[in-house]
Amino acid sequence: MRKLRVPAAAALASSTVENYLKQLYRQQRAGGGMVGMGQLASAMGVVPGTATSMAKSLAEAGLARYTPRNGVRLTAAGEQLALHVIRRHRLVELFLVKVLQLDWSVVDEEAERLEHAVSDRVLERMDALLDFPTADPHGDPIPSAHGRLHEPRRLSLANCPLGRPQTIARVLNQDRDFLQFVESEGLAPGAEVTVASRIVAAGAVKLQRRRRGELSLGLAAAAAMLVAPAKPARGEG
Amino acid sequence: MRKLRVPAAAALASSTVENYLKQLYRQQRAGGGMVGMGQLASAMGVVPGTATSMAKSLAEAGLARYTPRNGVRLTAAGEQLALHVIRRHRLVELFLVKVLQLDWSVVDEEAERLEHAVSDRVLERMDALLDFPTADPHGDPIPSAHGRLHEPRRLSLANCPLGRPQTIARVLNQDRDFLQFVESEGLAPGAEVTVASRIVAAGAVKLQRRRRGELSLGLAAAAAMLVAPAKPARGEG
DNA sequence: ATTTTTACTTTGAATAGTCAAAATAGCAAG
DNA sequence: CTTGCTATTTTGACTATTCAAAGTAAAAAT
Ligand SMILES: [Mn+2]
Ligand SMILES: [Mn+2]
Ligand SMILES: [Mn+2]
Ligand SMILES: [Mn+2]
Repeated sequence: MRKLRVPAAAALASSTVENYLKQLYRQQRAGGGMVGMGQLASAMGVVPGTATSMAKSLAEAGLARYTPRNGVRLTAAGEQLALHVIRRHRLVELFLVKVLQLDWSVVDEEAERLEHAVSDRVLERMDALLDFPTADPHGDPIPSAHGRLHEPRRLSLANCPLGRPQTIARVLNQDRDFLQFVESEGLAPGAEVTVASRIVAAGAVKLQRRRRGELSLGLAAAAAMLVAPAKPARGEG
Repeated sequence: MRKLRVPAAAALASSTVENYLKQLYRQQRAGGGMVGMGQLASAMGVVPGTATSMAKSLAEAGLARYTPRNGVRLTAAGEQLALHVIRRHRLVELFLVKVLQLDWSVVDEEAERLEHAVSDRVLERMDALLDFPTADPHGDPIPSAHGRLHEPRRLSLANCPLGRPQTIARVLNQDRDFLQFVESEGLAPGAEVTVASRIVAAGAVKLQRRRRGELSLGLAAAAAMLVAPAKPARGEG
């Protein structure tokens, strides 16, 4: 019986609020600091006025700070709640892939609903059954139960050094077709590739795969594939 | 004048509506036919006025028939939807017990939320992983994917023949403490017992358990324990 | 320094679900 | 019949979430 009750504000957030928090957390990461109402609105698929009123609500609930005409930003409490939602999302995704054998291209959609329905009790069991994993099927790191998240800064296929073998570490694009393509081309997390060349003007990145030969990617796609320098296999220099 | 939406049962019902449908299905079973607003309201924990307006909504959605001052009753479509929700609920409960090792005394509560968040895709996987089970942890039968449900009429410890060995088949009371008690006393589904005697005036039922000796139950508790005649073990008459 | 553009905020309205309290219908007695 | 009692239905209100459209501030352009 865990006593890991999250901070005060963690009371009961509706799934709507949870989704906004998650989104704010992401955009805050990406765009440093304040998130504008326009960005928030289009990311959430609502009109700007809706974003404004939600920003006010979040502020009122102590989950965010809102400055009119400037933007919103999560408070520490809001950030913690966001991280818990993200933890649920990612753990559920991994569970769906590992235990229920769902395809990694569909689990994001499923997790989007389940993340609001799994209790701490259930989540703990999943965590244990999966042996306390640190990354989801897309390579996204899983926040700890205490809401701590370590995101190593990584290069992508769009900016890593040429000619040096890289291991695919994380796929940022959760689009179904994209993920299916990535998998069918042998580029899922764990795969090893080398960037042979980049023709920036043409927006093309040429890859050399382990035993599958060449493959060209557009720059946007390449940028969505984060990598880590491959550990040289024994015998190689 | 609202637009009548009646495209099969596949429409999207909110979790609120799903909960009402489930409840109506149960009460319709129990009380045969029409369900009064008072009953519905108190079962759902809302005031009667709320039940009335929900009954109207369900009727408008083609999920129920509503006669003012008389009651509601599910249509075929509403019944189908209810059975699908019940299927999700029970399959999820079994999944939580078998795969995630949760205690059977808490899964009802968990399933109450998850039943609205699991997709058909996920449900199918659970079903397969559990090898197409026909009953949940409490012995409640699981409706088929087509919405068919077979509920064998059973006797309970309150009305089965005396002195004849019975197998516990189903526990109707989902109360946490009750379930914990039942399990701790070795009366979970599958267990074998014999009703030694009943003192109706005192409301007491005396049981003889396999290798645990005697146990007395109140009549209400006994009535919540459905049984089936035990198959005589080889060697016995 | 105006004007124009863009981004944002307000206002008014809608839907789902709910409660409190007042109005009623149906039946039960007297 | 007339009064009561109980179960229901209505009405008015409130929260959460959202949109449409009108108003406004700040930034960009001229
Ligand atoms: Mn979500
Ligand atoms: Mn993911
Ligand atoms: Mn439910
Ligand atoms: Mn059950």
